[in-house]
Amino acid sequence: MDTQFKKGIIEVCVLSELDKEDTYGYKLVKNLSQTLEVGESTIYTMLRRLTKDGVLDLYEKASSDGPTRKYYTLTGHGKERKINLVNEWHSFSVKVNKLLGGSHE
Amino acid sequence: MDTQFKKGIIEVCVLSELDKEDTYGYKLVKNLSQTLEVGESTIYTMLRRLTKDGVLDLYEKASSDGPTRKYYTLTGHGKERKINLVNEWHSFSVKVNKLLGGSHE
DNA sequence: TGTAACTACCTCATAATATGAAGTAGTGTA
DNA sequence: TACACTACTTCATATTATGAGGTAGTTACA
Repeated sequence: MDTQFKKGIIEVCVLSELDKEDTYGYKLVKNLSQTLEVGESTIYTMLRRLTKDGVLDLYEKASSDGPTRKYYTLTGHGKERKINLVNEWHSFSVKVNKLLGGSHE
Repeated sequence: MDTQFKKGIIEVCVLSELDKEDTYGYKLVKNLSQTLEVGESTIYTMLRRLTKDGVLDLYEKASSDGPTRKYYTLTGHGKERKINLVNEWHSFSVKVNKLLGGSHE
């Protein structure tokens, strides 16, 4: 399991969203923040980090609703990483459930 | 969802183990480190923090296999916290799976 | 014209904390 | 004596989630 995984669950979700379609930070914030209770800055910070790490690429696109948007897209490396992280998430959650399941709830 | 939750999955597992029976750090390390890939220092640090926070109590007990062991037990506050965190874990993992499920894997 | 609301992104400072490395000690065994 | 295992600790570091606050473009409306 990736060392950063426990903190990286948000990352899996971001990558998974971007695997469905290219999108921009503000929309990711809207989509993910309610479900995962993540703040704006967390998402934007992550997008910049992932771009710097070669997981994401970005391009700008004007919007009629407001300022120009920065669209993010998965690089090859990013797609690979997304697949790996999703797999890790699955096995991780199974392990945790197994551990918790043994408890007398 | 608890703010620290994403980093706190290890904590749920520790609390869950201690809910089954009082035990000591070294044994928790042995039990959890393989499954969750956590280091010694992470567990020990966490046990001290949780004790300081009133989630755990501890008592010492001599061992014939080595140095005296520090046994940890859940306080009332700890049992409450354990129940809450387990519930949060369940709803959290459901949410994540729902998000990831929409992806074309 | 002004202003409020929404869209869209950014900077900065901070608090947590997971983790590795390395150390101290007790016990058993070859 | 030397090693291996048990058991816990200290310390320094890197990562990062998050909040607060700021900049700007667009639309609606009075």
